[in-house]
Amino acid sequence: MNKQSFAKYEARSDIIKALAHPTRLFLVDQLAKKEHCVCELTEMVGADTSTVSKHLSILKSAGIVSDDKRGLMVFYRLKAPCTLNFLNCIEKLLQARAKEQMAFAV
Amino acid sequence: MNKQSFAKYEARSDIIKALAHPTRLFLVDQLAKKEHCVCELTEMVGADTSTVSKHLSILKSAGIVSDDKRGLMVFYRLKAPCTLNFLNCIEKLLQARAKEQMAFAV
DNA sequence: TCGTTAATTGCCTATTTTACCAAATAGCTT
DNA sequence: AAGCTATTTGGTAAAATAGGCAATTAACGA
Repeated sequence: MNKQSFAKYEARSDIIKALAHPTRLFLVDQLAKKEHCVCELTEMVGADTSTVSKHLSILKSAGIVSDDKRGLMVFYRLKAPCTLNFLNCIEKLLQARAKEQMAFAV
Repeated sequence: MNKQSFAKYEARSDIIKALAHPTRLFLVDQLAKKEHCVCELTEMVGADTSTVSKHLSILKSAGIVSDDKRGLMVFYRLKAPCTLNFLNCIEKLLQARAKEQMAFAV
């Protein structure tokens, strides 16, 4: 694999990495429903504010969410709805795997 | 977020993590075209056989590829084609980001 | 059976990721 | 301006990930 090719795959994997964390998937799920401020998300996640803020900034750098400061609060929203299709795909994989396990069990 | 919810997101993120590496994305791309043995993939990637073998085993555990031993060689193939839709989504994200950057530059 | 080849596994080291606390920043309100 | 609140940033320790070499396993052919 040459340098250029590798760079292409690296750019892709950087975005995928942004999704590769349970908390960040939870955040995407919540933001798919409606926008939320960091304070609300922090409450929902149940971790330190700084932790949640950093997760959001990772999603933002990847272009998956966008933010909007209104007064003291910062509101985040889902920017790339196609992310949800992807999560569907993952869900299918999980179901397929569950089915296989069932088959073994029988 | 409760334990059960977290477990759900963790199961998903485990699969996503399997894709979150440039070499593994390359492997998926190659296997999307046709099946390959580990030796061919090792040659294409240009890394140690053990490294490539480990990447493949990560993809396999995630249910993304499947393997098939024939003689001395082990052939891998793409098992979850919906992964490709996802990669399309990522590609769109990258293009959107590129566009934004262009807009800034103007 | 012995030697050879393809692939996997174990081990070790280097790098990356994560979470929290503490400190800094930004934007109210008085 | 001073105090208060929401968020981000910096620092640090712990955990997870990655890559290569060496050793092991599996399957073929002589």
